[in-house]
Amino acid sequence: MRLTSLADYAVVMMAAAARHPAGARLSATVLAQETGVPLPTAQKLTGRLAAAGLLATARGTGGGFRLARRAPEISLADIVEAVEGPIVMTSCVDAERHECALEGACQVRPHMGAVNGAIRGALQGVSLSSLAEVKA
Amino acid sequence: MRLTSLADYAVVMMAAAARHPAGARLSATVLAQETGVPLPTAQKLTGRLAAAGLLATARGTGGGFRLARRAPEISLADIVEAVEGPIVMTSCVDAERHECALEGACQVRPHMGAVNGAIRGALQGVSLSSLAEVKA
DNA sequence: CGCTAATCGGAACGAATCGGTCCTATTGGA
DNA sequence: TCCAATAGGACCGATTCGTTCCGATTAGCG
Repeated sequence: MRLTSLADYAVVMMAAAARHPAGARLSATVLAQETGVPLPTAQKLTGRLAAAGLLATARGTGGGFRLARRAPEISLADIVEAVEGPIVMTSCVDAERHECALEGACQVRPHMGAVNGAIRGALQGVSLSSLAEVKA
Repeated sequence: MRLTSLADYAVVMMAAAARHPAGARLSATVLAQETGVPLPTAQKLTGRLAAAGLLATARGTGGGFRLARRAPEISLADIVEAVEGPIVMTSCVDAERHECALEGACQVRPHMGAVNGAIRGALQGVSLSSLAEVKA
């Protein structure tokens, strides 16, 4: 019931990126310095965020990346899912995986969908732009 | 962003216990049979749930346990916290632990308290009695 | 046109936590 | 008084997480 420190770092990095001018060229090195995240870890994170479609990357010397969408259109749920995978409380929530021994007999399972939705909704309600702004 | 299978089992077991008559004497063995949870694991869980004050236990031959509170007064958050520990999204949320390198400089941290509260609220809103009832 | 430098991308290693099993201490009943 | 059944605590293997390192790719410069 806590998110991994990788996801934590990813949120911090994305918030830092959102504070830069919209189309500016960013590098993992710069963000690592600004956020304090170890550089190799920052590189790994940029890779996952790019694979999820949250960052647009460019390779090479003048390369780097930038936010693929505007900050208000990126939610906390997007970032967490990019790093940790789908947000599911229990394994029986997503349709394809069936490894619970109880399966159909489980009385609790029907309720989990609603619980899962509530959690996910709470995370989707938080946009990156709100995280980026400095709070008093 | 998913709860451990131990917590998952605990929820299933508590729901099964809630379906029994209020003051009935229960044993880890019986609940293990009803839920399909391996017996040693069920024993481990009863221990943690009892330590958290959710179950009232009695040792000896005629021993066993029962719900310490009425089912409507036990929330999903209670069960999860009993097994997994405090519900905190990031390590910087709870006051005493300060292991984040950024600390005061972190711009994201002030927002985390609200996020954490939203998640916790979603779990507290689900009572054990609602989980116990059979859904169509 | 070739070389160098800087950056992303993927692969391998070590550490920590989780999940499961076994054993011991305690207590009510025969 | 002895026995049996149960909770409680300790140990061990396994999976995942977190970090680090190395290779692939491309723009800038001589």
